Amino acid sequence: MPLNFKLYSTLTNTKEDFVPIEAGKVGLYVCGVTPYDFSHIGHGRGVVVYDTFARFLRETGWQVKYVRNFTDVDDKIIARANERGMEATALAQEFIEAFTEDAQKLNEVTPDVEPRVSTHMQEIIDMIQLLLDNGVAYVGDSGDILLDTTKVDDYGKLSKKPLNDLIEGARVDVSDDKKTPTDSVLWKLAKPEEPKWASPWGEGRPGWHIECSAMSAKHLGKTFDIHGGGMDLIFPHHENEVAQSEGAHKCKSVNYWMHLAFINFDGEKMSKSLGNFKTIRDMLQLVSGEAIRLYMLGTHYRKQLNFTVDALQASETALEKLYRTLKRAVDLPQTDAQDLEHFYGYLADDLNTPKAQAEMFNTATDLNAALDQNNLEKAAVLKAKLVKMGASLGLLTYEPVKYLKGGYKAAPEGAMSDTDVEKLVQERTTAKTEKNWARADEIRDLLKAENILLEDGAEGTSWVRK
RNA sequence: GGCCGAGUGGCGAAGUGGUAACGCUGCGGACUGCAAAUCCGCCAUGCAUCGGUUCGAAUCCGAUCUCGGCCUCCA
Repeated sequence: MPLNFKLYSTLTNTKEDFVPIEAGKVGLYVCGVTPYDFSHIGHGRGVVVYDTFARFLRETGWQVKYVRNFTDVDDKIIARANERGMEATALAQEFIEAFTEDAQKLNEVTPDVEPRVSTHMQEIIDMIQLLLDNGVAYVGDSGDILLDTTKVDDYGKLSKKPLNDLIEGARVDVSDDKKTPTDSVLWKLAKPEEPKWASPWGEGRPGWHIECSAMSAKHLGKTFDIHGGGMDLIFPHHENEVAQSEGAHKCKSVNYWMHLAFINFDGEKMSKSLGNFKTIRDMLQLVSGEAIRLYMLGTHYRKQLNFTVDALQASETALEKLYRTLKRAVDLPQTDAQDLEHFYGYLADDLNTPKAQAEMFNTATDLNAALDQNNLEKAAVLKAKLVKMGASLGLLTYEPVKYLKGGYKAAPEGAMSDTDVEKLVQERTTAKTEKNWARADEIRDLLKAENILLEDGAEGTSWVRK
């Protein structure tokens, strides 16, 4: 029996008990990136949160199908490719690969399916045809196909925006094609030099929202369990997805909508359009991927996270504490993890990762205490628990000694080599044996200036790179 | 203007009726040649403000202030 859990749904704006469509199974669709640039840490938050969610579901007995798309056919991609004088498909491919690399550095378990618009044209065209057949779409004067938002039941139900308010408050330049300002383009006829695909309405490409309706239906069915994405997608992207999917299939499309809050920077939303974004790559120059992950899971996913480098580095320090503990525990015998009810219970409450983390840190403290008391039996059990909790959150997967020596982050410019460090440590050990404290301290200070900290233990001296 | 959401110690951040988790930082002690690490202990009589409900509120209700987001491409 899988563990029951609660999820806050944007559709009802309440925390709800999750009820699967099919017993024991969860279908999860998340809106991925439009690959025209390097991904920023806001995208990273999405990677980490939904990955953690999928891990949680699997560990608690659910059979999960996790689908995350790439919108690889898009105006911004075309524009950027033109700037660079290259094919749009090549540009998209380049940034899909970059995204995948970043996601791996963040310890993501790759989603089960990563569909792309470019390989789902037939599904998209079929869906547009259905919308036309159902009278929910129309052909505009220019020949583009548009969604008729006035023909959709309850348009605005997800974002809680009454259609009339939207029409009145419309700030968009109303194109001549649109019967109503809120209507959106389903199929856009190609201009010269633009990528294009054949369709019954002429060569062109899909509009922005239809691809997710088509791809989610193909991979998860007309009605599926959970749909995720950033808060900013609620309107218009997800609202239109609902309208299209339900307009085409005549049934409820998504049971639970799980939206992620933003990362802010200097108190303001970080986004590509504002130009104030930090890429995942930038952050990986400063700290390890797991530190970024720990940082992001330290704030609940529905709360805005105001990004600061100081806080990120505090997470790296906190992670070091966990790895120091594991390093001490490295020789303990393997046992099964137990006593995880509380931990999973926290995650089952709308993915409360901060609370789950607290449990992890408390366990580390207990483990250190058990080791101090030389209670190895207790320590082994605690270690198994700690490692298991870490794995659930996508953490503590590094090799502790290597991690503490800085092996999982970018080496700073002109850093002292491991070999040179070892040499000095050797020399200091000799000095210590001779009780030459002055020389020993001198070496320690010298290494400290290189951000290397020495730790004298019963079994000799070990070192850590800060 | 409409609709979301937030304001908790030096910093980050949980907690939604029973007396403030956790992390970083700081302080004291143990340990150490001295350190570091680790452990033990301490650090918000108070949770934006003002009222109210209640035996009891950070948590519920009302008002006010401040901030962020969506309403246009955005995770």
